Amino acid sequence: MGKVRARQIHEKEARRQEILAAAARLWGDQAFAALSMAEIARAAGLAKGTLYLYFRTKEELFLAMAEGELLAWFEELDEALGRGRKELEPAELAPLLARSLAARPRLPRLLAILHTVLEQNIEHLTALRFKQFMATRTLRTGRLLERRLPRLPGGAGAQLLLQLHALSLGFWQLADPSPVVKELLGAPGLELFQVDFAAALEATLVLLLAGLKTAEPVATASAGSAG
Amino acid sequence: MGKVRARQIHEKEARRQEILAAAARLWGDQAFAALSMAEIARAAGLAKGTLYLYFRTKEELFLAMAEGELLAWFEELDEALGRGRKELEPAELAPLLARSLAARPRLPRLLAILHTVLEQNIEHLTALRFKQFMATRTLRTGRLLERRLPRLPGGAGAQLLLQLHALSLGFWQLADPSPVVKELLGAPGLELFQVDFAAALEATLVLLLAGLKTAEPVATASAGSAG
Amino acid sequence: MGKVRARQIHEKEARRQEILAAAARLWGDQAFAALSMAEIARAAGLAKGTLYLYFRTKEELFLAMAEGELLAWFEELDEALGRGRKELEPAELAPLLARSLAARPRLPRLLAILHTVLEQNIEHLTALRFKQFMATRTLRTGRLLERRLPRLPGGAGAQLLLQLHALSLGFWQLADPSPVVKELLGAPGLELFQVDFAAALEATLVLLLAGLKTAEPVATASAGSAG
Amino acid sequence: MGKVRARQIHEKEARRQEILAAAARLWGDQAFAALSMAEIARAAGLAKGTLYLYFRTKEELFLAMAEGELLAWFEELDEALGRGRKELEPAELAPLLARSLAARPRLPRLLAILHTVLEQNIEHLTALRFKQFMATRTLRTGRLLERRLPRLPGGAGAQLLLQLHALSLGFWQLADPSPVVKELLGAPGLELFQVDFAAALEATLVLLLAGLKTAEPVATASAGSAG
DNA sequence: AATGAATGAGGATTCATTCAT
DNA sequence: TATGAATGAATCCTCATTCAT
Repeated sequence: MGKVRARQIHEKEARRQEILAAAARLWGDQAFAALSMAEIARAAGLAKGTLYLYFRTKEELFLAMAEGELLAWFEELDEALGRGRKELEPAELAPLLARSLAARPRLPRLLAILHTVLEQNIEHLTALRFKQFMATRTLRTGRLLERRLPRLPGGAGAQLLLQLHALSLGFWQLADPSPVVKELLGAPGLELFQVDFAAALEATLVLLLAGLKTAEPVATASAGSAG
Repeated sequence: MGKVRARQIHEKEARRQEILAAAARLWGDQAFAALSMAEIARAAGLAKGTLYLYFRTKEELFLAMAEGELLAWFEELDEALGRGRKELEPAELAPLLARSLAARPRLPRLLAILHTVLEQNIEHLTALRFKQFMATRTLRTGRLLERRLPRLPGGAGAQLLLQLHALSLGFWQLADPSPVVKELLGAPGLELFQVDFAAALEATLVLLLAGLKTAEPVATASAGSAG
Repeated sequence: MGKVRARQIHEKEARRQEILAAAARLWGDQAFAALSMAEIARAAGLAKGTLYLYFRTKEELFLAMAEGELLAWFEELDEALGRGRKELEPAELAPLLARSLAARPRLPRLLAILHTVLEQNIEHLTALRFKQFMATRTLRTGRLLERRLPRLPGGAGAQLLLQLHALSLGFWQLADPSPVVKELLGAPGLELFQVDFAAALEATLVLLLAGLKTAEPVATASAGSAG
Repeated sequence: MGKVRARQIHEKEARRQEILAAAARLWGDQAFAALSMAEIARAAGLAKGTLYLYFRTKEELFLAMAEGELLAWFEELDEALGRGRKELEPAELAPLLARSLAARPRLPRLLAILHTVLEQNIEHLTALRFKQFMATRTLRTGRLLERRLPRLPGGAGAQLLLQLHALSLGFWQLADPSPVVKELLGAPGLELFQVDFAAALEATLVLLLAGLKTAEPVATASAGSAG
């Protein structure tokens, strides 16, 4: 009974991924608090205790999931940004960003609990590594953005990504309401809250990017120092 | 021992407000999950059971708190917007909005858990009323915005408020990290995450509003249908 | 379902005693670690959570049990010591002490885990109160002992009680072995370990008291400073 | 990685001793329950599973440790007792016994959990062997005691050792309180509980031995049958 | 209306022990 | 013999909510 033992380092990494995959499957339907470690273990075909060989706490497990999703997203984005050299118009870049996030519905949900929940019950070192990962990738992808948006001052690319981060978790909350609220949205007067994540994000990004194009150096600098 | 009975309807409303005030005081320091009904009752000088005479669940209590904060914010904003008639420049409106939110730190925190937590364990009717309140005020304040931003097409004012909603909860999470993370932020390479809420929000709004000014009717329309 | 609510202060005290009684019944058969709070709750006819209204932790519950047993023992002993005025001979006092303890088998077992377990997971204040209770009663009964053992120097009565404490928990361990060992005791060569608690304690006390009678003031003083 | 295999029988015995030594080192600071097999394995530079090649359970491991400590103590004592032939006075023997135990702080702590914990989760045969070891050595050292205390009737030497056993574990509990209690001991009224192990044990032994000297043959006999 | 005792579901985590390699 | 991944039992405690008074 039970899985075969993961002895090699790559077997262990594979098992870790199995656990994350099982958790990700369940995370589709249930909230963080509603999802128990027991359930994840069952879904992964492992014993409860085994999960704790791979993740120190429930929070670290989900933080790892967030890191995985973010990594995939950054890679996809980097690849897309690196594919060309000519300047990107707002109408080109906005859908690229919006759709890349909309295609990963787990990501905005994870981002939404990132600061409230995930960065709570974790080791100092785990937090540090995660943040460093975030900073590194944000800065890297930010530079790629600056290359494709030539009028952007230095650092504005990373700032734009932070803005995207804020917008995406905000819009996700609007676009993915709780079941009680979902029922309500048909009611007259509440059409306002029928938000389509990708469309709303894209529209806002178009404006933001348009605003960036018009921005005076000074205004832009203040954006950089601010966000 | 125990408070005097609230018999008149306005006495009951006053008691309700006392409870909300006590909860608001505590909400300053503690997370939703960490704040227990017992603690709120103690702070209000009431028994635990009494809270349930005024709020059906913990979530409804906090939803009412959110409604109160939102109401105050809307009123303040409406008042500010109604005070003049001439067109507002991005550099005028952005700080107005950002500072009005920054001055109410409880609000972004409540918004951050609005969809994840508060709209969870509540009655259908309670949800409906809250959403209608939100819709009404958002549309009303949206119209005021449109009056001061004449180039805005119909409906774009409310959309702008939704964007503001998304940005504010997103930036709040960035600006108010968990204690573990707060310690880390001094580490080299992590300066990126030292976010000042008001400044970041303002800078982003400036861009957004600048973008709105340049926006083609078509782009604006898509924003409307989207967000 | 469930017991009637204990509203009056004496009802609450009664319920507290019911819980302690239920725990004491189970404590007869099982070790501290083997005895779960759930089991005690069941035996008391209460919900698990209710136990925590009366005792902050499992350890505090058992500490309260120890205090109860000690109190009863001290009272009985004080009463017996106060009954007469003439000097007590070792052959009189030793059986009095030994039998009063042997009649309360729960007490030596509780003493045996007192320092190892019970004084572990408890509040500072709880610990302080318990220790003060112990000190007060030990000193008081010690003085009663000194009155009936006139040659005892001041303070030697309390010291004698500490020695009794040490002996009683030590002999109980010998006299009440684990099931595995109990089976063994019939084996040839192990008769040494068939210890009768009361008899062993009594015999040792006889010697101790006899020794006290012969003791030089100096030796006695050193006993006082020592124990 | 991992130690070289212990193939020879004396290599195996050496490894067993290494494990016990590692455990003993840790046992200095931590309670039985707080000390995990994983930690012992780490301290011994072995894998967790390897421990189970040498000891069937955690309890057996500690029982073996107890046996080792006891053996060393018996040997030391036997040597000391065998060094002379003249009668030992209480004032000579008491410090000898008290200091020999005080010099081995691990021993009283092990004795304190011997019956409660160690003789619990072990094989019948293991228990039998341990008890036989204890009986043999107790009787042997008992006879040596009788030789140096000529008035002692037959068997009274072993009884004295049992009394010493009881006293030493009892006083150890008093002298080595839990951290919570340790802080308290400075409080006024609690000086009574500031017990010095060696001094308290010695003082009590002096009395006991003095008592033995005065004891009538009859009283002594009852002590023998009793303890 | 107010109380607060009672409820009991609910879940993360630890760790001795096993066993396939 | 040595390993260490896997197991899974085992339990304390919290807290929103109810309800008898």
